[in-house]
Amino acid sequence: MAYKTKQREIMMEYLKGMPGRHVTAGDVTEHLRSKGQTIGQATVYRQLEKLVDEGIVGKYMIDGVTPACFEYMGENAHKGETCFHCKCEKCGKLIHLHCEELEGIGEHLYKDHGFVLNPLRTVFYGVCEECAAAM
Amino acid sequence: MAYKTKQREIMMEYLKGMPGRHVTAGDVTEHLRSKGQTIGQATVYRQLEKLVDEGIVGKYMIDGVTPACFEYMGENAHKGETCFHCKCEKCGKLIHLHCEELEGIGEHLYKDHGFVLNPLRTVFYGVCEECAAAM
DNA sequence: TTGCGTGCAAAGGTTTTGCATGGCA
DNA sequence: TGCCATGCAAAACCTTTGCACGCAA
Repeated sequence: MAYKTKQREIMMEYLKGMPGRHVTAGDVTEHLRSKGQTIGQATVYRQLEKLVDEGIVGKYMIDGVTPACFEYMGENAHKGETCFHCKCEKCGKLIHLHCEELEGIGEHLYKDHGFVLNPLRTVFYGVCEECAAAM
Repeated sequence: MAYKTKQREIMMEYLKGMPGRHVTAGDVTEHLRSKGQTIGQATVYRQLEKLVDEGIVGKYMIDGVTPACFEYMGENAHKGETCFHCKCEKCGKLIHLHCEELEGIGEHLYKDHGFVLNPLRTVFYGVCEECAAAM
């Protein structure tokens, strides 16, 4: 299956080092370059795609402008721990939420509306605390 | 407020003519061009953005490659009644929900996370009942 | 040796922006 | 008249693809 290349290992190490945090393809490249590693943007995308297919990392699409976000899932992938995202329409900040109460939404949608929620793609739009205070 | 320009009216008419269906920015441009109307792609995007902000049109992001989809949601959408939407990733069907339990989400996000939810722009992605049964 | 992985560069496509012009209020 | 909206074109941006070379198995 997947080859154990040096680039892949470094990427894994980096992603594993920040669980529960969002990383873009650009972040990966930049980080590896700062470590003195030469890596092509194409390799990052291709390797990330593989990792997503293997279920090791999650991929979040916010919109067509913001780069896609990746996150290490690893062992947590089996715990059913979902995470939701809030996107501020003012400053563009992305808020990352692990909240039990929100996790109940999926269950409610399924039981009462027969809808199987996909938290990976679902984004709450609104205004964040700072921007709301500044209005 | 928003000016009543000819381009805006034609776009509104087109969008209103296909409720419940998704349209890309390219579709709008192409349609208007086929009607003998000259319209710039930039105008389409700028006008769509305004309509989205006004809550008249919904905007759906599938991923970073597929163009964004727009859909007419009615000019009454901003009357204060909260209305949530579920978008089926399989068949593309859009489900409109008026649900008290979901309305509690906004309150929860505000109280516990300081986030002011914008229901007009928030879309739940997932799989609808029919498509889930067919899988 | 086989064939996947990598790097570089260029392409692909959507969306945004700059600037001068035109149209609504 | 004062702005906002428009058109055109170019830019910006993320992502994908082509191709030759390198490296894991």
